[in-house]
Amino acid sequence: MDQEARLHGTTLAEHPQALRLWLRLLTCTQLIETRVRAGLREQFDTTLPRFDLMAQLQRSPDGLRMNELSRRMMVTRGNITGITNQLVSEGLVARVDEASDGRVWRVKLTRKGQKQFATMALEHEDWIVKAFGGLSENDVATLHGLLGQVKLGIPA
Amino acid sequence: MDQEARLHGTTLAEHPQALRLWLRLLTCTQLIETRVRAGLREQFDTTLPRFDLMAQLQRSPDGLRMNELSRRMMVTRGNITGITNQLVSEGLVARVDEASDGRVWRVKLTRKGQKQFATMALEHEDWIVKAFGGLSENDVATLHGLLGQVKLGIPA
DNA sequence: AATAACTGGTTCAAGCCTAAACTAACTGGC
DNA sequence: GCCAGTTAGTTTAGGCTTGAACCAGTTATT
Repeated sequence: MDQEARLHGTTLAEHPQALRLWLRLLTCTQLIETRVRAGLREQFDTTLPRFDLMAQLQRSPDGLRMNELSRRMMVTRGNITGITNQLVSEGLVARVDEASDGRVWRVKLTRKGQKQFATMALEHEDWIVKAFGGLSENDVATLHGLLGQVKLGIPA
Repeated sequence: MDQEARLHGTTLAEHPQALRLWLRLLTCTQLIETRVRAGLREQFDTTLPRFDLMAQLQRSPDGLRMNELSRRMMVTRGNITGITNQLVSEGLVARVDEASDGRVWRVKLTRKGQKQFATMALEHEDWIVKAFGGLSENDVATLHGLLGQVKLGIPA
């Protein structure tokens, strides 16, 4: 390890650079996330996970099964159960059972949920656009590309 | 708003691009974070917040006050109280009281904490370096710079 | 058809995190 | 000295998140 570092020359110095990058990535994400959470709470009295779940459903008018929501939102199935229960009790989503498979629910936005989400989505987009306001169109594209590479490099 | 979009021509199309960037930023962060959490749990039976708190202390051998930890970790003071309590009960950090101000604690790594952190830090660095393994040294620098701009653009 | 292996969803205990209310200690103006 | 305002830290209630254990349907094997 130490030997390899010496052999390659740059490897030794490169590592702290990766750590710094990670720290900064985390900071940016947290800054934006904090903003969005505050906006959702103050303006719509809701939370980020609830908004995210509704956002997924909005893109899938036929609804999604719990499992698929779990995969897309990158959280556990148990977590999806909890968030869905909240949204159901608020009348924003509904569980419809799937005829073809007795285990499966299909979760859909209610009409009320659709309306509420539409309003929130406008504000949300505004917050995000502002968050990246310091970047040129070109920067945004570059950043998007580089993060794409990061994503590919994490597999499995 | 709509008017401005039409005037600038590109503004309208630019917004979804910002949303996509945000989604990808979030995905990358979550992927890496999930990895790190799993490693910390499986190999050291600890959690990310505890590791982060210890990391802060390791860089400040004289210790830090709760308030300062809260600021640096970007979480609430109440949260720091909880994590610190955990680490104290495990004997990894200690609360030392500050003579100059009766309200203030100075939180320090114990010797046991220092030893344990040193071991974990090595592994941790390895996970992070691997996470960015798909990027050239140049890419890392570019990404670091762009995220720096993002960070500056979020102020207040 | 019987059974084993798998899959979708829920439940549970533990820990993280927040905002808000609170206590205790310091500071400054009078 | 006294009192108002501030600051450090804790507490509390509520919600998020996880991993693991669990139950109930489905699928595959024999």
